[in-house]
Amino acid sequence: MRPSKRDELVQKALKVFYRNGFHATGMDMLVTETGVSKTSMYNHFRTKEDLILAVLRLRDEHFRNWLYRRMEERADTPRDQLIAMFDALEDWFEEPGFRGCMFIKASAEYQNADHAIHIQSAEHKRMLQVHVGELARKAGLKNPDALARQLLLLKEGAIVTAHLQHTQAPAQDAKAAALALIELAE
Amino acid sequence: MRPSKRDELVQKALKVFYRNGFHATGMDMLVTETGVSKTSMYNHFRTKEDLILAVLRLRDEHFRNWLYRRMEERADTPRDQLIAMFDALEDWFEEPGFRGCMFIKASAEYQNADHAIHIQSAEHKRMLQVHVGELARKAGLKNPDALARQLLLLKEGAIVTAHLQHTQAPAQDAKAAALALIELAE
DNA sequence: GAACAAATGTACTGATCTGTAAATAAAGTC
DNA sequence: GACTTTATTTACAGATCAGTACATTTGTTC
Repeated sequence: MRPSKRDELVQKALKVFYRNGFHATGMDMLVTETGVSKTSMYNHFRTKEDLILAVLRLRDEHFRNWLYRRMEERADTPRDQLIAMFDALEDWFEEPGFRGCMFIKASAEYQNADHAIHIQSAEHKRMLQVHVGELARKAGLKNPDALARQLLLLKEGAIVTAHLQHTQAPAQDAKAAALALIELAE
Repeated sequence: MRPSKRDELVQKALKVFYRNGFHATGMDMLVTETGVSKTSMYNHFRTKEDLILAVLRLRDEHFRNWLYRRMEERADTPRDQLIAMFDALEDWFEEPGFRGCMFIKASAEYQNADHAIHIQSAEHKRMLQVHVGELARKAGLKNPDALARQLLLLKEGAIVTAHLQHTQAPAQDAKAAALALIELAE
């Protein structure tokens, strides 16, 4: 039972795709950057698309785990955890390797609504929506689902803007707006 | 004085890039889809990158003109024009060919901060920020620049989400949030 | 109608793309 | 130690990538 080789490949491929984009990253580049031979890659994944889907699955798992844990570390009540989401974003934006949201980029490169990569990216956002909506409900806020959608609009906007303008400032702009919306829903 | 050939090429290339992405669109595809010969293309533009930059310039001009006019058509006062921005977004999202923001996608494919395509995409967003900030100032709202940044976060978030989920609903979610933020700033 | 510029078709370069073939080298399992 | 699985190297196929050379056609201007 080898847990490693395949997972190791996905993990390394994630870094390269995130840094370099999907179309711009060729399988040959992955061979040199990961040290995994080409034949091994096509042994584990039938196509490049399959590899990308595996990468996105790993990214989804990592990112949601990271974000949820960070929100819980920073605040005790569901209400404050919602607000802490934007502090977590700021931490992310400050990381040297920050390059925006991998799912937004994936859906930008694979635009067809029925493309597996696009569908999987949308699924990631849907799961975030469910979690944030649940928190808003636990916090006893009015219209929890509508509020969750609004908070996530702020989140996506902040990510895109932070990436475009190379500053972490959008996190605090979004936090201020989120705080106002939450207070109105109390 | 020929206004047409070059502009016509840029206009047609815009459609293909918008629909198909940048890396995924080869010069040969542009040849067949635009009907402009390859030699003519490289007569007008030294490289593919130069063509993309021209496409983004045209897109910036078209989009800002369209948005500003739409906002003015829909509302008389600066305050209401800010809110009308989200109705205009909804009209856009409903268009059959809607595929998200071309500048977000460009910056997703050309990620380096010092890349000309990335810089030009950021410039588009900066000009929107200036215009919206000006409107907020004319409307006599508190902290007009901070408010403008927040409204634009909602706008970017709505565009990304509408593209990912294939629904125009984010426009109204963003509008409701924007209305709340504007009322708080009055 | 001559002269010049712009646009064209065709064919090509060399590099890179995704994906494969075949033969070899490790590695664990019985 | 034989057997099976897994990973490896090397080389390749066929398509497509950005960009170019060259000769031809078209259109405008004088």
